Amino acid sequence: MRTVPTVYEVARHAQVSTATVSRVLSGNDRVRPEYRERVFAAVAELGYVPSGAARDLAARRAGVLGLCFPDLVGDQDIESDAMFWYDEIIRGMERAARRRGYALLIAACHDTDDVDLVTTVAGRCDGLVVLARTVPAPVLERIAGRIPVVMLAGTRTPDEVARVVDHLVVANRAGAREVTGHLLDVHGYTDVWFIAGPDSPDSAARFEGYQSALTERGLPVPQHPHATGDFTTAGGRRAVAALLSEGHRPRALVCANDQTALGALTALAGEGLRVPQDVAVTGFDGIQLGQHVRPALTTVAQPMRQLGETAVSMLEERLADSALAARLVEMPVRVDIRDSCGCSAVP
Amino acid sequence: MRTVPTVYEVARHAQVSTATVSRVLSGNDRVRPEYRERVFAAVAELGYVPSGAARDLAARRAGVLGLCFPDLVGDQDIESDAMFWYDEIIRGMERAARRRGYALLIAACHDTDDVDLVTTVAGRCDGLVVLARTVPAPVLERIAGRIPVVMLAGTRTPDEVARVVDHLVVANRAGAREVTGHLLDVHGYTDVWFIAGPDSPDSAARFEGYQSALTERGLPVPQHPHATGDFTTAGGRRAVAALLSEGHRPRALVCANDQTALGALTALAGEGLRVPQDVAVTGFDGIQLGQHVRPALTTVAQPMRQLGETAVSMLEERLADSALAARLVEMPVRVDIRDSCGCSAVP
DNA sequence: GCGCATACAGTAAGCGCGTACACGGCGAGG
DNA sequence: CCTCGCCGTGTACGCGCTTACTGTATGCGC
Repeated sequence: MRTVPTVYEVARHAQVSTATVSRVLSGNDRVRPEYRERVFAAVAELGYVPSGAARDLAARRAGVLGLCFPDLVGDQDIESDAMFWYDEIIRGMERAARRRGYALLIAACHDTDDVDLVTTVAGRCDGLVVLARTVPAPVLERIAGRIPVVMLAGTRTPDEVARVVDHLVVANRAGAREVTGHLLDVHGYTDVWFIAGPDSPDSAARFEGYQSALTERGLPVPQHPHATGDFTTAGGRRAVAALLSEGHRPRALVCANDQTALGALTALAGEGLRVPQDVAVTGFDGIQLGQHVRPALTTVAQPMRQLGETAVSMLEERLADSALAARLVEMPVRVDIRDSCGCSAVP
Repeated sequence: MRTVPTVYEVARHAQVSTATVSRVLSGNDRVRPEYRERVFAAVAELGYVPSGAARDLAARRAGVLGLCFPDLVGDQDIESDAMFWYDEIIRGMERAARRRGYALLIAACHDTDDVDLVTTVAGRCDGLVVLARTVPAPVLERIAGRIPVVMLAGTRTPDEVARVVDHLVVANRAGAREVTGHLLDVHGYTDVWFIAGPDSPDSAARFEGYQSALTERGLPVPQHPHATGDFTTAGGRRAVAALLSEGHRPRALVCANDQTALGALTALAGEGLRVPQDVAVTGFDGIQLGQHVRPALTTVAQPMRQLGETAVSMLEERLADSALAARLVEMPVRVDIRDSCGCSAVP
């Protein structure tokens, strides 16, 4: 393979200066049309592709946005579980980024290790979105000193981080409160249990929403979730299966997320219990799959697309004004009533 | 925000040279432990995050792999369709890349425009994977002069491109042939129709596989697909609905991909036809959703994970030896028998 | 005691591009 | 006819890092 051409080759070939080449390629400058033609011809002939690295270094801008998400799957078979919540976030972000002319640099990172990867990502983009529980707080704080950072979901971060990182969350409490209220008011269930996710701010906030729904109606309020999963389908299945094997028969299950709810469906089916006739189930997130399982999952849908759009906007604003104070933005959710709560089970 | 620290600040702070800082951060060099400590301390104290751009430029290596995929959704609501085939490719690639210490730079690109975006991506990574029908051949050829390129799916490219770009495809023909054979032999259907995708090499190869299954059994072989969709659910629904409204009632539909098959299911349900009792349906790709719809979709599953792994391996090999001749690698597929072909419909 | 190999540390030269600044040519106004 | 200003072009510096090369101790064998 012959040597890769640079601006210098292009300039020589087109008999202009490198500055002119650069101007032509950046588009928006006044260059004599004749020169412009010559440059384009040289680019085509030499097969010139500008070096992103050199470009970024000189221009101090990459045209790339980063996204770190948790690797929930670990080393398991990726085909073993359904799509995750973050898959849809990735899509949403990619779209939002592309609309503004950015490419998206993505990497899954564990909270513990992978600091190199995070650095690889952070050093190469103009702004970074981090899903909750993926990057250790101190690392995040350091990165925020270099580029704008938006943290998506999860809010319980140390103060020093909260001061430099924007947060974007959804109305976890309100959503859980509303869907729980639906089960209580519309369906009249009294025995409504909560299946938590892992120890995370999101799961906790949803549990609080569930609690308030009970409180407001003067019902007994459990101080802890009735079972605990890990936000995966397998975890939800195990948690609910354990509950059932102990002989418990709640009338409805409010699950911390959709994956957990899907696992619950499996566990219930395993015990021969019908959903929603015997046990009602609700989820949280609004992943695609929830519409397609039977019974279709009643859930609290997050506005995936707007989440991506908003995250990118926040990065851009901070890019424009680095002195901006850290913000906490909460986006509304929408309760999607489908079948698993009992709504279409016509008596 | 104070000025972003560079190697120079770190070096001064740690009272060593920039070379030493660089050596410490790159890990694998002999540096007096005392100095090493001092460098780490300085990095931590200053909140140093190395510039990816400068690093790439100097090292001539980015630690980033690129992936361009088609934007099938266009400007529609992203939440309007199920997950695509390429969503799973993205996951697979991300995993494969991460395992080898690369981050993944992704961008959706139309075939026509977005050449800038493609360049943005290509200029910033060490290797590029391009899904079929996303980047114009001449552009691809040019990029291949700079970094290794693997094209995923689709094979009908001009010779000059095929000479410089590796291709990775799945056994479209064999898969379609096998699943068609299943419908013919196991179920005894004679009236098996083919619903194509858009004008693409993949759809064409699958149609050919379908044809050979018929040929081998001495059955009449249609010269053209019976209907044509566009690889989306909506397209599949329209195509099949049109067929049905004309009064056609094939016994089985072999669809060019899963999305099309899902659309077919909808169209059939709309006419009150039962799957598989009245009409059997098969797909191609093996997307997650196919397992969860009812009836579960019989399909030809692509090895998503190995596809990602193999693509990354091919890039690495070419990175190690740029003189390598262009290769065409075909990966096997697996027919996943589920319900939509009639297999679990116990009489 | 001398020469040489060894082990690190530092110096400085780029990597390929953007762009501030300098510079020259030309039309208009005085 | 001279001067001023504008427009388009080129020169050259620097972005922040890696690394080849050079320099300086130190240990070893003779």
